Amino acid sequence: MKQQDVFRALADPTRRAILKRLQGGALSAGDIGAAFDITPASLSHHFAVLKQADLVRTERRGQYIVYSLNSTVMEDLARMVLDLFPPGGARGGKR
Amino acid sequence: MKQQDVFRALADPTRRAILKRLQGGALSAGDIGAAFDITPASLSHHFAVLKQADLVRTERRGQYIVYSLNSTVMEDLARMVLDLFPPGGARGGKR
DNA sequence: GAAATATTTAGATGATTGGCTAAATGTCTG
DNA sequence: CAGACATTTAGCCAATCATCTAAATATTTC
Repeated sequence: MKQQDVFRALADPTRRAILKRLQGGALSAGDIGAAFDITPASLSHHFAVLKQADLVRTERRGQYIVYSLNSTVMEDLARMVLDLFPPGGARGGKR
Repeated sequence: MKQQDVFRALADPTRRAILKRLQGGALSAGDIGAAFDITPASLSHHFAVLKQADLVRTERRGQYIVYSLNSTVMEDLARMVLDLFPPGGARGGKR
């Protein structure tokens, strides 16, 4: 898993908002976009970034493409965060 | 709390490496920089970003400035992540 | 199969970013 | 105080990024 892709994907507020929007369940690209004031093309760009980070999954359903949260990365993300901020405080290192 | 600052700060690999380096305990700017192939000026820029995100704390000690991890943000960061990926699985898979 | 709808791709543009060099600031020591 | 050392600030530049418009692709419907 490419840690860099995940952190990069989360760095943009629009993308984080997309993820939040998906918490209510899977949505088509258009339905997600309805909440944002950006063009479908820009939206699509954000989807691509989220997908590359494996944060969302896609499934074509007829003429729609449906996006859903990939909750399994939650675990990976938690690991990444813990990796940066070890529990029990930073002091001590390998003692 | 400025969520955006935190995610932005974590988006850069050098900054994440700095955080990791600080896990062993507080270090002076110079000591941290020794591990990276960038100028002190660039390093200082990264420190500023990390500080703005409240991920590190500084303390002047003589002519050195000592950086240390601010582990308390760990909690905030965990909350941010959980906020994006609600535990119990985002209802949303496919249908 | 052509029109309509949904989404992505291509290409362009302005803003942000990470890096550099040079200069400024802060602190210790002789 | 002067000179050395540590770090930051100030400008500058190239690369990346978020966004746009226009065009392409995919799918349904008539």
